Amino acid sequence: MEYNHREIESRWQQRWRDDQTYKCDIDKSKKKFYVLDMFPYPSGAGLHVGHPLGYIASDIYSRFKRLQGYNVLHPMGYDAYGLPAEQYAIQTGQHPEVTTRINIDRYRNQLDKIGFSYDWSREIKTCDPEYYKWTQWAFIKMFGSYYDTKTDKAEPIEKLEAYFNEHGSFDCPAEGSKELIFTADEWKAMSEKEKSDVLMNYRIAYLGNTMVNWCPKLGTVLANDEVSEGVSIRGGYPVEQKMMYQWCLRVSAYAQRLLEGLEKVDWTDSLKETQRNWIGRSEGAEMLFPVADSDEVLEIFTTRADTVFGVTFMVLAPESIYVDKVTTPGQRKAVDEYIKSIKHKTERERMIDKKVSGVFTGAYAVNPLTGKNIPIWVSDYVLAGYGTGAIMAVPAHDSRDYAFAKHFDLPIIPLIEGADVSEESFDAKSGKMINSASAELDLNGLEVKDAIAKTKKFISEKGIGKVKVNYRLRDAIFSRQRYWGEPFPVYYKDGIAHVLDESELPLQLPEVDAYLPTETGEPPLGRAKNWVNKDGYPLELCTMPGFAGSSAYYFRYMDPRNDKALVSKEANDYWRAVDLYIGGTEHATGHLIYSRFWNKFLYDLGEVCEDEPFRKLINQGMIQGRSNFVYRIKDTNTFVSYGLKDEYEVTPIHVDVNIVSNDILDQEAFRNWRPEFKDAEFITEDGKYICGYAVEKMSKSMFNVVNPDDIVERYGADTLRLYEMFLGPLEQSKPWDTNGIDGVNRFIKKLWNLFYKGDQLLVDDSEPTADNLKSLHKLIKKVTGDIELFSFNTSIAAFMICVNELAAQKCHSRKVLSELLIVLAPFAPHVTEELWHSAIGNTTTICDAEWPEFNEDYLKESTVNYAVSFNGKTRYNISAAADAPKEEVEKLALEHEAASRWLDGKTVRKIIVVPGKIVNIVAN
RNA sequence: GCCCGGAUGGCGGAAUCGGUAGACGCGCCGGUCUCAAACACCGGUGGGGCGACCCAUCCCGGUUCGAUCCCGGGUCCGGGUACCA
Repeated sequence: MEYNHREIESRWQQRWRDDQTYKCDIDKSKKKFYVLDMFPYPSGAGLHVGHPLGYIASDIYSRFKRLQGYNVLHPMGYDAYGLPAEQYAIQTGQHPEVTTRINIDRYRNQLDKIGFSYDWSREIKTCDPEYYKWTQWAFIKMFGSYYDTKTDKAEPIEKLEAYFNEHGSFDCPAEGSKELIFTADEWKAMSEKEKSDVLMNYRIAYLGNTMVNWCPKLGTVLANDEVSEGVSIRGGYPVEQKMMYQWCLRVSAYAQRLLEGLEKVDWTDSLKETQRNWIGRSEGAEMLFPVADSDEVLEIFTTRADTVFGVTFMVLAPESIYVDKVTTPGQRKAVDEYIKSIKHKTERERMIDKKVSGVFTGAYAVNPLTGKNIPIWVSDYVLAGYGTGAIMAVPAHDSRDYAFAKHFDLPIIPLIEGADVSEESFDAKSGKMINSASAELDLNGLEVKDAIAKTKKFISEKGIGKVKVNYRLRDAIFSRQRYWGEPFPVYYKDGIAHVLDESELPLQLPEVDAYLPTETGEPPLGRAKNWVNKDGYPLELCTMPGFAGSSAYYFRYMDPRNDKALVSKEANDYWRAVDLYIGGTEHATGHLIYSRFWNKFLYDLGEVCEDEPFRKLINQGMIQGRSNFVYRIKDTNTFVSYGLKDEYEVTPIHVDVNIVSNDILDQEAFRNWRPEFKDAEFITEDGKYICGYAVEKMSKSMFNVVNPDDIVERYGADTLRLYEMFLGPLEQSKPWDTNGIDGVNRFIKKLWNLFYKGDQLLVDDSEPTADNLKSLHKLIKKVTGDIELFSFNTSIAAFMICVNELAAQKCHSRKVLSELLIVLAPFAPHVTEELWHSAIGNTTTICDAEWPEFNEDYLKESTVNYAVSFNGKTRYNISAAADAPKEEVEKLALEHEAASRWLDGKTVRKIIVVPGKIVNIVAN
């Protein structure tokens, strides 16, 4: 029998499907293990060779855990809502559901060819009503909850209403968008609409008038993590800031718990750090600066309370509500003009344009510590969304304030001993304070750290400020003015938002005649006929964002067909949290924050039993493309090989990597590739046309996309799986280079040749030799350890060594070869399954086998090698009995024929012997 | 700017605890097979030197008997993030 990957792989894939080999169910007699991939958005382009990298890794780990006796949950599904399908729908009129279904089928087809051990009976799609029912359900729960600062968890909004009835807003234990002040009597006297507005201020899912990232080109708002450098991540369109009334999720209420939760999970430090930065906790103080000759008081946030003596001006964000209140009549015109000039700039323009700009309001604030009057300015370098939208400026010790002060010629007072502020500010938080004393407070001579603490204490005692922790993390904007997303289970009655009853879910996405906004500028759902609730009240026109459906999908896999609950208590208690989660780093600040928030919310409600969703997380690296180039001689149709190109004036042209092999161009295929190259001439090196290469993003326009289907067709899924893992460390980004794939393909053939020689079966029942057992157990030990470390590339190297050794030993022992197959099965499931049956003679699948334990006894060496060094330089090797005492090893080292040459007249000072490793002789 | 990674042969990468640097694979060179080529198989392959040996893990310094690994300083590359007070 010859190794025939096509026949073997299709046969076993069919068998696994027919037998439902990988279907899993709750089995309390076994330990569970939940392995999850970040589910894909099924794009129209299909999978390229980079996509399955993480899936292969998780599949290897799942199969490994299964062989170790765990009950493994390893599901897959699709994140089916998204902008590309809708953009395509706008262009073609094709319903996004149709495109999405086609894309999903294609993905499934491609995934199936790679031989994954998914339990497809648990497949989910976020656009299925049975699925998004639970997304809508969670939204209703969030609408019905507030975040209680006393119990530090989400609580039913009714509890807050009861509190208002009793105490009004006094000492209100709820996280709110803004501080509201009312008595119990005032609360009771409020109209229904007024009460609803008050409660909206505290709900976890709330309607809020917030500054949003508005993308005019996409016609929708975007979340912070959907925007990078002022443009949308999908499409790269400009994004501007706009005030809009939108649904939001009070993620910020969970900031501290999201931060603390990171301590409990097994993620990489860099990912945790990224999340910490995104949450951006900063401890500081809120301080009050009264406005001179006015009743207004400016509230500011600072982390440098110690620098109050150096405050020489105040700055307001252009959007700050204070601007209007403090501007003097004389400055009104200048301020209005400045604000107008800022408004028509997009966020991107504001970022690119780093020129200092601002305007004086005409008003002065009183420094509460020095009593001095300081001018109040307006500038766009102060952000409205962070802190209070107003700052105290300390130009000596903040580079932004410094630039502003220099530009407008404002005073700069140094506060730290030895700080030279003539050229730049001194931003470091260290040194001894100077110029910082008043009758009541003296900071001079103190270290910055101590001065901050002393000032904080002073201002809170004096009532001119309070200690405050600020977070950079903002609430998530949850409305999208789009069609292809989950409809909100919300209707409006008398201008008040109400949620549907849970029994009315799912609220299905209606049909529309076009996927564009209406003539009046309403979102696409405005086109739907009868878009009203059962009593005829209008339903919400926005839909939910992409992250809505992906925030709790891992619960649904535990119990995917349950129509009574997101997940049954029984299923959740058994599967609990994801034990291993594999996906890309691009989700560090989006999906991985939202999921953790969503999970904690459900945990607060008692709906789920774990408060962190993902115990261990691995970020697989990106697979980049490796592009090939041909070099056309200018103004000709002649192409010159890479090594000779410098002799001509050439233009590099991307060439399809699929007609290049080992950087050698298939010249005939090139002529047929495109009409303009039909008559191409080549200047070759020894008849070969060598292409240049570069590492770039894998994309159609670079002609460097490698399709996994082509690799599977040519080499087989097992080769693809092994090669993807062999390319390098899982977490590292690396270019795809098909050049090396023959190596792992050869390995599989060598493996095959251990079992068959032509049609002859070689496997017999001979007893394994000591060498056989040593080769095998060395492998088992190495692979068992490597899999736990996700070091799959080194595992594969170990397989290659083992197979080479067993071949050299002419090992045909059934015992040895069958264990070799089990260990290899997670990596190359098809060929191992085939040999397991045809050559070893088993009738059950290899998936039911047991992972072999390695036996240290077989690995013991009778002799060990020592490297002998003189003064640290390794000179020669000796071999000694494994259990030889130190003295004997020393003696052997010194008796070696080369020893005298190295010692030559020197005297030995000491000898260091590291057992089994090295003998270092120190001499002088 | 700040935070986090990384730098090892012609290439991808190994060295998992501070102990023989370069595992494994690609490529390349040589050989076997073939009329020939491809495939396959076998052998060699960091650089220098006839050799004993010498030089090599981005650069400079330190700790150590011994450093790819630990510490200090620097260069370059990649990723994240940003007027966050």
